[in-house]
Amino acid sequence: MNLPPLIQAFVLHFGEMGSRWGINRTVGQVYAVIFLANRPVCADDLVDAVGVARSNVAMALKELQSWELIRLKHVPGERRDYYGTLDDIWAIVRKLVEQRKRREIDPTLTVLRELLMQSPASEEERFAQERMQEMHGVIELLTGWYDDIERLETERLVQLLSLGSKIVKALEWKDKLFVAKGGRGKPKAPGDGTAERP
Amino acid sequence: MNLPPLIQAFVLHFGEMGSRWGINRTVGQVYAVIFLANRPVCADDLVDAVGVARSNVAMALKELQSWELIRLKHVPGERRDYYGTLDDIWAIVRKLVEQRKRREIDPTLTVLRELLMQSPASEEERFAQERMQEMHGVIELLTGWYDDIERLETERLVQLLSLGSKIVKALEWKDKLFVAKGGRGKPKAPGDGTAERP
DNA sequence: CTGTTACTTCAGAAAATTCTGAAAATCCAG
DNA sequence: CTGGATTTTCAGAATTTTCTGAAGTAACAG
Repeated sequence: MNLPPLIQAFVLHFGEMGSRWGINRTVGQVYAVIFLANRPVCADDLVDAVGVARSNVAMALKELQSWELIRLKHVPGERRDYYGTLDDIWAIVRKLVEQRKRREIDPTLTVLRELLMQSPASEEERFAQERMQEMHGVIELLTGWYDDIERLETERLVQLLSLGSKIVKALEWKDKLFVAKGGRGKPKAPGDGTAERP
Repeated sequence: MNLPPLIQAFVLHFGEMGSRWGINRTVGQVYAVIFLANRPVCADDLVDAVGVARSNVAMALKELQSWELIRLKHVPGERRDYYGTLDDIWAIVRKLVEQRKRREIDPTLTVLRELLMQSPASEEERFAQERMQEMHGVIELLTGWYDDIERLETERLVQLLSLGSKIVKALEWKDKLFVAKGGRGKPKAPGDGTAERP
């Protein structure tokens, strides 16, 4: 590995975090190098920078492309493939959330829907299904919120995030009005996951 | 493994998802069994339910306790340790988010802060530090929002989530007022991660 | 064509993680 | 104390994941 100290420290950290983030060390390090680079980066640069086999770099690049976190960027007059991250940091955040939702949440939502269709064959199963219903309810609420928010322009999104819970003031002022109009979804419908456990 | 079909399907799914969620199969399955159970569950029940070695169940329970996702629940007149999940599904969601933030984000925030203290020794490092600054900015904004929101009562939280992007209407109405008062943070300050990449 | 450069694939090696069974420690009842 | 029930620990086995080097494929310049 052959990088300036500041960059190397960041790259090593991304490598260590990789396993917690559901990617492996090489993928983490490769992404870090591309993220910090002020120009597109090719496979040879990466072999040099992270010090692993070329084939391993190829795998990491494939993985990062499957996440849509890096993009091919052709450099004029170069035969090799160069890669860069998404341009804007918010585009990166959006993509990360989108992909993790797709990989970590959507499959469970599908399974829950299937299992909630079936009829319980015992009291044990009936109770279990109730719990699944609760889980389904919160996931629907959270992903529904995400689907809604994700469409906002970045400027609006940043505005919203900056407000934090101050937004609740608005809710308090407009409480009855909003509730009367009905928000997205039916938060008080039975079995929507908002009920307390007995 | 010895469970009713509906429950077994859910438990197997949790096992498969385990690796994507950063826990292992046994931990996933053990949690699923406890989550669906109608009553506190002991180690023997789990050995029976998921069909792995007792020591493996003990490890899984320790792991789940370190996540604070399960709790010891003493059953009167029983010597063995019984476990249950947090009572309310929203408490579970909150705990999950809290723990994943702690494990997946906080360490990076610490490293970023350290590296941003240092002086870049080259143009390459200067640019890299700019990127780290962008990353630091978005993480601060997102975690700041989380710290704020996380304190809301569940009822308010559900209300907020149900509204989704309808809340932006409120922003639009009150736009200048809120901005004048100043939201949490300084979304337009330079180097806060909201700038576009050149 | 032919030789060079670059990317991809893949079988097996290496490393990391998970799992087990046995032994040790703990806890309580009598 | 003593004995049984229960939990914890841990070394090594089993499994899974990651990584490498070599071979294969593709693209292109001359």
